[in-house]
Amino acid sequence: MNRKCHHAQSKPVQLGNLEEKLHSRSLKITGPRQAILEVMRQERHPATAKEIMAALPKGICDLVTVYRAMHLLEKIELVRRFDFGDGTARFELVRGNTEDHHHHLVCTACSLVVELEECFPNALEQRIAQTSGFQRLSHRLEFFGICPKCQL
Amino acid sequence: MNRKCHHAQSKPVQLGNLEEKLHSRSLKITGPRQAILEVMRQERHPATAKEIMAALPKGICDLVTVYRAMHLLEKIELVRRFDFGDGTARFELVRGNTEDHHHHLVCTACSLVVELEECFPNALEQRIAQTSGFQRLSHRLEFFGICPKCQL
DNA sequence: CTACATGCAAATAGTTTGCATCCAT
DNA sequence: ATGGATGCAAACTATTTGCATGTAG
Repeated sequence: MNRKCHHAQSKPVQLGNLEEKLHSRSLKITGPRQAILEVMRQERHPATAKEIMAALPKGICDLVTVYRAMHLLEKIELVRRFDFGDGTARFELVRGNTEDHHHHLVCTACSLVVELEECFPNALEQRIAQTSGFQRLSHRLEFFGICPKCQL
Repeated sequence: MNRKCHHAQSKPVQLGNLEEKLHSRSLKITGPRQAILEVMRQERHPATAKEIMAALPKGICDLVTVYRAMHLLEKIELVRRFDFGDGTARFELVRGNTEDHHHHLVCTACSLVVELEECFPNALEQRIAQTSGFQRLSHRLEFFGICPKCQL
């Protein structure tokens, strides 16, 4: 039950996607939610709740609403949560198939983030599943290093 | 500059190791520090500061002291910090070579933790380094799934 | 003695929750 | 109308910090 690491990240996310998913759960399409999704569509890298808040047209909603929207969007799989190990959650819009996922390479000096195509080998993950007897394996994987600019 | 994934986890950590490392930095061998290290030696899995605190002889020290000890032990590489994505740091005694490291498989239902031998392939990590131009690559990798008992 | 270690209280930071009010459907 | 959505304040959790006091070397 592993996700495959194809990388179809060129597909834009349609607003219709949101409406569809919300409707089917009788949830509402509100101003804040649309604005938040719009901001995330423009973010190039996983953003913290505060960053999203800051990128929003000022006063459009509360930080709490951003957090609540993240939970909601995460649940309907329009957003994915990342953890770069600094105690702050980062959120990124899911582009393309829900099944796809990718990892990041973060500069420990300047926080530059690069999206990676590489993923943990499926064969190896399956071996772990078999050896351990665990099911529905998934993994959390991020890389850290020093980017070219910070090496100077 | 990647760590190798050998797994020499049978070697016990000598107290001498601690004394040595503390001495060389003119740091002190105190009761709390010895007790904390003793508790960690007995923990089989990464433990949170609170768990370590709870396992300590009662009243031997403050939670703050546990946190400070973790920072210290982490710095002298006697302890390694792990992040299972739940917003709480976990600490584990480094057994064997400082260069070694390992990853975990965590049950999302009962939190059972299994230590893994598998690691992200070195060749692949090197390729990431070359492609990105980043240096001193390292990775954070943990697996999640449902353990045999929780599958019933 | 003296620098490092600790306890206690308080500050931070991120995130969540309670509740009254508001609004999309 | 009415159940979900939001704002505001407050609660929570994990972790860190300031400062006076304690103690290992």
